[in-house]
Amino acid sequence: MTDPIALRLDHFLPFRLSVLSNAVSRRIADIYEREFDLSIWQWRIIAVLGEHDGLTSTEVAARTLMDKPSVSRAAASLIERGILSRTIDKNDRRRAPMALTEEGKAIYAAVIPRALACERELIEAISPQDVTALHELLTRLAQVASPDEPLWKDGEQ
Amino acid sequence: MTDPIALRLDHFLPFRLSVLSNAVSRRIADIYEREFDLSIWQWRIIAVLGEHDGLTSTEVAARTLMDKPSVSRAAASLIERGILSRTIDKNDRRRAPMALTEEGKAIYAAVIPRALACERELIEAISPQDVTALHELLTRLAQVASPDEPLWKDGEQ
DNA sequence: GATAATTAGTTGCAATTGTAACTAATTGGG
DNA sequence: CCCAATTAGTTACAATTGCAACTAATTATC
Repeated sequence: MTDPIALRLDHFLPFRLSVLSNAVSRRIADIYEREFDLSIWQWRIIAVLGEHDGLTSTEVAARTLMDKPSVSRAAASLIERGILSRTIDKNDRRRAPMALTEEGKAIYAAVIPRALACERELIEAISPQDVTALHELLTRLAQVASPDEPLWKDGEQ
Repeated sequence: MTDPIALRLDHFLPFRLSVLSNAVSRRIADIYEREFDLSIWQWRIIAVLGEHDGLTSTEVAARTLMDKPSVSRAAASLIERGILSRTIDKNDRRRAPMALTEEGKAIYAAVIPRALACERELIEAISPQDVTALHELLTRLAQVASPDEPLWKDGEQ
C-alpha cells in the first residue's frame, strides 16, 4: 500500500505546469531577447499594445498580470528606445495612453509570426481536438485557481 | 478575414500556461510561506528530499530545475534552521548528500497533505479521465518544448 | 468651493536573482 | 606521480524584483 501522504513531484500537477510553462516561455523568450533585445515585460507591453492600441499603464498591467512598477519601468525604456509613445489623456490628465510607434509596430509584426510559429510547433504535437480540449481544461483549472477574477478573457472568439 | 499576424494574448497557449501556472503556484505558496515561512526554493528542496533521501545539491538542482546557487542558498538556510542536515560522502568528498531532519520530516508531513488537497481541488474541476488526458497532453507538450532532455520523469507509476 | 478620499503613475530601497568567478576534490593522461 | 581537465559546491557582484512610499490629478463630501 502506498503512503497516503506521498508526493511524486514529477506527477504533481502544479509542478508540471510550472516547469512546462517555464520551458515554453524560455523558447519564446529566445526570440525576442536574442533578436530584439527585449525583456519579457517589454515584450508583453508590445504584445498587448499591438492588440489594443491606446491602453494606459494600469490597463496594460491588468491584461498582462504585471505589477505597476514593472509596466512603468519597461514602458519607460521602450519610450526611450522609440518603440512606443505615450500621450496624456485630455479628459483625465492622470491617464497616459500608450501606442506603438512605427518601429514598435515593425517589431510587433516581426515577432508575432515567430511566436505563433513557436506555439504552432507545440500544438502540432497534439491533435486539433486535443488543442480545443486542452484550452477548455486550462480554462476550467484557471477558474478554480482564481475564482474571484478570471485569469483571462475567454469569451469572444 | 482575420489578420494573419494577429495575436490574441488571451488565447495564446504559452501565455495561458504562464498565468495559470503562476496562479496555481501562488495558492500552494500560500501554504508553505504563510504557515511555515518557507520560500519556494526551500520548499522544493524539502519536497524532493522527502521523496528521495540523500540527494546532493546537484541532484536536487536537476530534479527541481533550480540552479546551483539557489539550491546552495536555500539549503544553507534550511540547515541553519535545523530542517535539513548534510554530510560529506566518504568516497567522494566533493559530494554532500542531504537529508531531512526530524523537524524537516515533520514539515514535509504537514505540508504534503495540504499541497495534495490543493491539487485535488484543482483536478476535481475536471473528470478523472480528463485528468489523465491533461497529464498526457502536458507530457507531449513538454517533449516538444524541451526535446533534448525530459522536463520530468514520467515513466514508472 | 475647500478638503478628504481615491486613482494613475513613478521612484526609492531592500531583498532576490542569476551569471560568472572561485575553491576544493577527483579523475585521467602522459 | 604530476599536472591538466572536470566536477561539486560556494561566494561575489550586478541586475532585477516587488513592495511601499511618494507626487499629481481627479472625484466626492461637506
